[in-house]
Amino acid sequence: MIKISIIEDDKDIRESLAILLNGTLDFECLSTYVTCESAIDKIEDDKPDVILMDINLPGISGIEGTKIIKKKLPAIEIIMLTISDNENDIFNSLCAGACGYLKKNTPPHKLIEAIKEAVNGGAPMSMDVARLVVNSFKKETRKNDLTARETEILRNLCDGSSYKKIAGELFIDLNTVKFHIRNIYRKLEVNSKGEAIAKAMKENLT
Amino acid sequence: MIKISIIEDDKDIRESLAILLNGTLDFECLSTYVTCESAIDKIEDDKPDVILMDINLPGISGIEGTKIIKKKLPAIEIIMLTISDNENDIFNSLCAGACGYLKKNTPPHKLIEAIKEAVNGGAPMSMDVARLVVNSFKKETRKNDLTARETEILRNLCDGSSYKKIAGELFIDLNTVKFHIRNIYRKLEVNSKGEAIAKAMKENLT
DNA sequence: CTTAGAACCACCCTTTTGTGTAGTTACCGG
DNA sequence: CCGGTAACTACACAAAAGGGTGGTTCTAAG
Repeated sequence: MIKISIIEDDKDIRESLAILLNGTLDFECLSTYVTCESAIDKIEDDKPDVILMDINLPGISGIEGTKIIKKKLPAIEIIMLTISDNENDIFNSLCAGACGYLKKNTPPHKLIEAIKEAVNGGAPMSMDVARLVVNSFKKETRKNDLTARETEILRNLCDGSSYKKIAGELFIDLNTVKFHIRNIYRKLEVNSKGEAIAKAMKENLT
Repeated sequence: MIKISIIEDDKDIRESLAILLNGTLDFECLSTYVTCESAIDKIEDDKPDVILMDINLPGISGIEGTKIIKKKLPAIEIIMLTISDNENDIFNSLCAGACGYLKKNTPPHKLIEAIKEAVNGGAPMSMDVARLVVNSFKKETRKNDLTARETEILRNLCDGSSYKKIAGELFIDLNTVKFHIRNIYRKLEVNSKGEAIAKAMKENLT
């Protein structure tokens, strides 16, 4: 028996989800909440296996609510169930600790499947959400006008090494390191170590 | 009709995959290859929609092969189909440009479903792979948690700002910035801006 | 009320980094 | 053979960052 709580402000959606779950073998909807605030108060008594969470809620958002609930009860799997396909909502939800992200147009049988997946150690996502997530890993093939040596030095920089340490590790002079770093800065259009590391990390170009 | 090429060194697997695909409505296996090298030579003539790619191959690995093929033909969707559930293999595959990652124990109907998903803009992944990917976003609830102000300053540091700029933006004194940064370094157990940025980015604690 | 922690400010001094300028060596392609 | 480019070395000065020490104020918890 999989126990589920719903946090959703729209009455129609909330009630039809509850009916769907209670009408499905091995599924039980323990409770439904209109706001995160009310859910946070009661969820420790409910102890659901899974929460279906809306994002746009009155008061605390579903994303903030996810953070709070996962902090109190890390074992609960939280699946976002929302209309939003906004990239920030998706990444913020996953950062907050949600294990899945479904659009509200997910058909009932897929939703049931997704909940099963969540409790079995999966990460149910709508198709386009999964693609967004996967694409966020892709290296930018962009301005790779960095030479092999420069890339090597940039990699060391990103590990937090000082010029002196890099010089030691690559068996080159401190001045040579400075020389290469100047060229790296020019190519990345930055003028400090911090900016270079930030840019390198953001664009995955190490 | 979805056109597929297979790159897989194991003869049995390669041939049974081809039979499965050719026996499925709307699917056609265009070609099969034992190595990436041979595939790279011919794939421009094949123009498949999807490639099923093994990772452990003689010669160029499936991950390197993915990089090369995606560079030549970015429109091809590459799905890794491998025995490996090694975390590095997974992330390197996605970084290389694969849109999906399936374990070899994926049942035939799921594989067919996954290929359809790939061509329709999805990112098919085995359940545990998806969870790994999603978990990689989760913020670490680290032991030495930073105060709100410290987090704010660390975020600015990660944008590549100098102390002076941070002081200006937060309307505080340069010395105060230094004070906070010292505390950040102590908590993160680092002793330079580079290390702090690197650590902050790696553990996504901004 | 006391205490601890957060946020703030100020000096001082050293090390690291950023930048300008000025070369040498080696290899590769036209 | 020449020109371009990568890789390397060197010196000098200014700016930024790192580390030590001293303080004040405010607020929240005991």
